[in-house]
Amino acid sequence: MTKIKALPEPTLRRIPKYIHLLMQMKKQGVVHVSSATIADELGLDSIQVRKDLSLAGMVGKPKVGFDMTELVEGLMNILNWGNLKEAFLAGAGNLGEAILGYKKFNDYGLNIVAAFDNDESKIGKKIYGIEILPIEKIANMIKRMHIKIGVITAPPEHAQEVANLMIEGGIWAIWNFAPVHLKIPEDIILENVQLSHSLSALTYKLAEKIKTNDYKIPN
Amino acid sequence: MTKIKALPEPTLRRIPKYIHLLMQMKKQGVVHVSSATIADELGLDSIQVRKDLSLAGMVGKPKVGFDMTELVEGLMNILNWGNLKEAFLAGAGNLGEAILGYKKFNDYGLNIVAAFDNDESKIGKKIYGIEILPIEKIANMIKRMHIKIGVITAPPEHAQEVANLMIEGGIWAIWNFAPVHLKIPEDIILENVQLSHSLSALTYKLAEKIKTNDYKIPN
DNA sequence: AACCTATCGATATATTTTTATCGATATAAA
DNA sequence: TTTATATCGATAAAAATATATCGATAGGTT
Ligand SMILES: NC(=O)c1ccc[n+]([C@@H]2O[C@H](COP(=O)([O-])OP(=O)(O)OC[C@H]3O[C@@H](n4cnc5c(N)ncnc54)[C@H](O)[C@@H]3O)[C@@H](O)[C@H]2O)c1
Ligand SMILES: NC(=O)c1ccc[n+]([C@@H]2O[C@H](COP(=O)([O-])OP(=O)(O)OC[C@H]3O[C@@H](n4cnc5c(N)ncnc54)[C@H](O)[C@@H]3O)[C@@H](O)[C@H]2O)c1
Repeated sequence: MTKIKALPEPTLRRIPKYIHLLMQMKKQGVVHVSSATIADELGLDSIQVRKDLSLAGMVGKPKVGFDMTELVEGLMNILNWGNLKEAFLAGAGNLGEAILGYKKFNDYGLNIVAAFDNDESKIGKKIYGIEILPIEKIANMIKRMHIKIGVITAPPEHAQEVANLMIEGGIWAIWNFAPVHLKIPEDIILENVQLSHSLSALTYKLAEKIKTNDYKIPN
Repeated sequence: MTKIKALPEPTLRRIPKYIHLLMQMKKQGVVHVSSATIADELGLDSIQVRKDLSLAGMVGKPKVGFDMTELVEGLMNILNWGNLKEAFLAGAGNLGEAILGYKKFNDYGLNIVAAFDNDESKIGKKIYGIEILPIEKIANMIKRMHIKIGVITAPPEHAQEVANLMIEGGIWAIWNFAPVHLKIPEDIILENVQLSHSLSALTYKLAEKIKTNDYKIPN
């Protein structure tokens, strides 16, 4: 058992990429992989890959590289994949449904076992086998079932109030899709998915590109 | 017109946060705002806010702060919000539908005008008023309509092939939701949304937290 | 066995990003 | 008018991250 301290954020964000690639290569029968190969595939620098893997406690052999199985399992272990955790989702709308239907999140340890909404017409129904319950019950049920992860796909106006309920219930981590800055105690883990931010970065770069292209080819 | 060079990536990712907050404050009638207030609301450092705004070409007044209207408009301008761009989406499944139905992306400049799929049973139908066309047509139509942005919500096995079609048609930017590393020419803008990566970061931190808490309270 | 070479991993350097310091200035109060 | 102070913005320092260098070694080759 190698001791590892908290991974730097950038490294943490790259590890899933490594895992995805490695799983794919493994399926194709590859048994050893070098940092250079990984770097090449992902458009990174081999030194960086080596550093990341080393931070994650992985060791390779000169001239050979890393053992595929060891590597994949080691990395998955670090991210706690495969260690399924029950979760609740609040806001069973368009996005909520898409997430409820996406069973692959199971691979990453997320198992949504119930959804909550405040729309009478949705309550009692099931989506992909997952029951929709009234939002009022969420705090109590989190407490009773010792749920650790809450997913928020409610509208932005209600996201904070939903987060408060989750916190009241004793949630440990929130995966938030609503475009708001949630105010939560700092010991609670918060992961925001702000699609509009990603989109903004894209449109910014596109605008830059259009600008430069206009200068280059002004016809 | 202040000249601005390409923004650092971290700054670029924070600007949408500023805009969201500022729009909200503006609605409440606030006309001036200080870097300290922004920082406070978003849990950032006021120096960083000032730096970001300065990089974005915004200027404030001592003792007063920044003019709200100027600031919001200036930042939106930089991100090219409000400058609506037509886009195509490929893969009209669960996630694709959620995105097609999310009209707020219009605010950020994204206007999806057609969707493409390879599922016969979906072709010809409309989702939220947007027609679903056969994927084979996408390259040609991108060319004909001078579409600049392509959104990929197809399954991972087909994402690269869809990307290739978009590139063939002459797309400038791709917003990819499939969990694969797309190989594309480097002059094409690529923005990946890897929900599973975000989830991985969450589960990693959760695992860390559980570990330390187990040590602290071993009962 | 001696040598060659791909690859690791440790250490060093460079770059980027964040945080600190402090003088300058606009506004309000004395 | 003078003084006080909130806030900016320029510059400097520190911290985090990425990249470069290079000796060590496993395993193949002569
Ligand atoms: N759909 C997208 O593609 C998309 C993209 C980016 C961000 N988002 C964000 O994700 C969230 C969900 O988006 P959506 O498109 O699914 O919206 P939606 O309106 O389809 O769904 C929202 C759901 O939340 C429920 N809800 C409302 N108030 C609630 C409350 N207090 N407690 C529990 N449930 C409540 C509604 O009844 C509805 O079922 C929003 O915050 C949205 O801004 C969505
Ligand atoms: N649903 C989610 O919450 C979620 C979360 C994370 C990632 N994703 C990713 O987003 C993508 C879409 O997910 P989904 O849940 O909507 O899947 P889905 O199966 O519901 O939808 C995929 C759609 O793509 C279409 N398609 C298949 N091959 C195609 C091709 N060659 N060209 C065009 N269209 C094609 C299918 O007919 C289907 O309509 C996948 O890559 C998935 O891994 C989804």
